[in-house]
Amino acid sequence: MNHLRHLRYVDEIARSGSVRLAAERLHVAASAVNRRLLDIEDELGTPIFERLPRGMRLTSAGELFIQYVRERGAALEQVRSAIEDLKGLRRGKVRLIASQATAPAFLPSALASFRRQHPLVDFEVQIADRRQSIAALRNYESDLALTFGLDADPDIEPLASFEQKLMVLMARDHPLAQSGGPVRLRQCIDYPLVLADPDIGGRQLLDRWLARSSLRLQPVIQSNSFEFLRGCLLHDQALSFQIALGAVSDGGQLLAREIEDRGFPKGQLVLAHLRERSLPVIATALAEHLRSRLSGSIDTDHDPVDI
Amino acid sequence: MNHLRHLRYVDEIARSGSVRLAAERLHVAASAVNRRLLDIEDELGTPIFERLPRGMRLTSAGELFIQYVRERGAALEQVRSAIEDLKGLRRGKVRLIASQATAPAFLPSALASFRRQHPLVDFEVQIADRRQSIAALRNYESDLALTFGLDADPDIEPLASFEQKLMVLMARDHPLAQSGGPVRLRQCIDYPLVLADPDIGGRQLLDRWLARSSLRLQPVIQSNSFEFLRGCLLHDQALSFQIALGAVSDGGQLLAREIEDRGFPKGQLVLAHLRERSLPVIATALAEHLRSRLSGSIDTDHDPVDI
DNA sequence: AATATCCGTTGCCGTTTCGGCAACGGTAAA
DNA sequence: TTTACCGTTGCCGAAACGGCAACGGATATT
Repeated sequence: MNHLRHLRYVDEIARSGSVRLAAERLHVAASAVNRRLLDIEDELGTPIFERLPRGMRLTSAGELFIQYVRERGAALEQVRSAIEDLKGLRRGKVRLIASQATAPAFLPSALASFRRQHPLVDFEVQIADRRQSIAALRNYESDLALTFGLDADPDIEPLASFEQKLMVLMARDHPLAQSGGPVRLRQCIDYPLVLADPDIGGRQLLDRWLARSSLRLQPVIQSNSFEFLRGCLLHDQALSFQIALGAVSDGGQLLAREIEDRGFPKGQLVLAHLRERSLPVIATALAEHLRSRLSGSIDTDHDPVDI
Repeated sequence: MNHLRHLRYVDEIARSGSVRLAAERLHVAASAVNRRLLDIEDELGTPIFERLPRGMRLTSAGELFIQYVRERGAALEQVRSAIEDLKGLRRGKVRLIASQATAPAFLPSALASFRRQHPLVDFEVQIADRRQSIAALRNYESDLALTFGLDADPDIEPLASFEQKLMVLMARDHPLAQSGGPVRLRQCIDYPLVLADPDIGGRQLLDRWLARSSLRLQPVIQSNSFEFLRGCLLHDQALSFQIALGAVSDGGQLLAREIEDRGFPKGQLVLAHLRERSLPVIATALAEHLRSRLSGSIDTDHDPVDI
C-alpha cells in the first residue's frame, strides 16, 4: 500500500468535503483519488467518510484517522526541518497566519529581515481573523499564528504576547489632526466612523469599552478589510480605530493618535502555536525573530504618529 | 513517493544493520530494498545511513528520521486500535516483553483469561531481561514491559509496580523441605546453589543483600534459563532463588520457602511503557488486566508453597 | 599476496500498481 | 421533469516496483 501521497488525498477530501473537489486541487482525476480512498478504507476495515448526496463527511473513525494523518504530516515536516538544520542550512517553509493589522507594515518588514538571516526559507502567509487562525493551527494548516486578543484555549499555546494600544486613525487633513496630543473618545462622536467587523480583535476591544461607558459610537461603514477602511478615511472626515502596530502605512496620508480616556483597555497581540506539537526548527527560529521584533516595537511615544 | 512499506524497509535496515539482511527478513530482493532507500535519501536530500564495509549505520539525520518512522508506525497502530474499539470489537495485536519469572505460570494464565474477555486479540510475547525490555520499548518493538526491578529511566513510565519477595526453591525431597516455615539464608550455605545470571532481576536483589552481609553464597551453576535452573534442583540437593511470582510450576516436584532474614529486601515487579507514547486501546486494556491480576496475586501467605 | 566473502549498487525485464477518460446510477435542487 | 453534482467502475496506457544477475570495493582468510 502506497501511502504518503494517498494520505494526502484523504486529507484533501476531508478539507474540501468532496472527492471531485479534492481531485481538482490535487491535479489528479477524481477516479484516482476515489480509488485510493477505497483502498485505505478497505485496509482500515471501516469507512472513514459517510457518503452524502452532495459530498463526503468524516465518520468518527475518519476523524481519528485524519488526526493521525495530519500529525504525521506535521511531524515529517519537523524532521525535515531538523535535518536541514543539522546540515547547517536553515531551509524550509514556514506557514504563518496573522492578523490583518500586521499585514501592511509589520509582517513584511519582519519577514524581510528574517529572510536576510535565512535566505533559503519560504513563507506561506495567511491573513485571517482569530477564529480562522485557531482553526488553521488545529488543522495543521499553519505553524504559527499572530493574532489579536487570543482567548484562553486548551489546544493553543501562547509563545509570547505584547500589549497594543488602540489608536484613532484619520486623514492628515482631518479637523482632529490639527491639535496635537491624545484624543478623548467623546471627541470622536461628531465624525462618521468606519470600523472593522465585530469579530475582529481591535473592534472587540472598542466594543467592550463602549458597553461599559455611556458613549455610543455608530459605524457608518463596517468592513472586514482594513485596507478598505483606511481608504474610506480619505473621504467624509471619517475616523477609524486600529491597534498601534497596524496604524502604520507608507502612504503618509493618514495619521494615528492615541486615546487618553482613563481605563481604556489595551489588547494583547499574541504569537501562538498548537500545544504539544513540536514545530519545525525554522518555524521556531521565526517565532523567536517575531518575538524580538515585537518586543522592540512597543511604542511608548505619546505624540501623533505619522503614517 | 510510496511510503508506508518503504519506511518499513528503512526501519528494517536500521534494525538489522544491512540491506541484504533486511531484505531477507522482509522477503524481498536486496536490490528492491536498496532502491527504495536511495529514493528516500534522495527525497530527504541527505544520506540516512553511512556505508560501512560490512553494512549500514544510521547517520545523525537518519536517527532523526528513524525516530519519526517508528513513532509514526506506533501512532498508526494506536489509531487502528482506537477505530476497532469504537466498532466495539477490541481487536488487534499487543506486543509484550516480560521477565522470565512470569513465563511458566503467571503470564500464560493472565493472557488466557484476557483472551476470554477479548477473543480477537493476538499477542506477541518476548521473554527477556530488563535491559532488553527497555530497549524494546525504546525501539517501538514492544508496547508493554513487565520486568523486575526497573531502574528509574526518564523515557520509561511505570504503570504499576508490585512487591515481590525472593523465595528459596528446592526439590520436594530436599532436607530443607522437611521443616515447615521460613528459612534463614545461613541454612542455605550448606547446599549447592544454582542461580540466575547476575544481570537478572532476582539475582541482583540477592547479590545486593549478600554484599552487605557476611554470608558468601557461591553458585555452582549459573544460567540465563530459569527452566534449566529448576531442572537442576531435582539433582544434587541444590537450592535456587526466585521471586514469588515465578516460584510456581505445574510439576509439583518443587517447593518454595520464604526467607526470614530481617531486612532482606523485596524487589519490585514493574509494568511499564514508553513515556509520551499513547498505547493502542487494546494494549491499555491488557495493562489494566495485568495490573488487577498482579494486585490480587500478592501473596501474604507465610507457609511453604506447593508448586 | 592471492583468494574468498560479504557488502551496496546497477542494468535489464516482467509484473503490479496507478492515473486518466468516459460512462453509470443515485440524490438534490431548479 | 430536467439539470447538476455526487461517488463509483471498466478499460487502457504509463509509471513504479520487484526479481535476477552481475559489478566494484573492502575486509577477512589462507
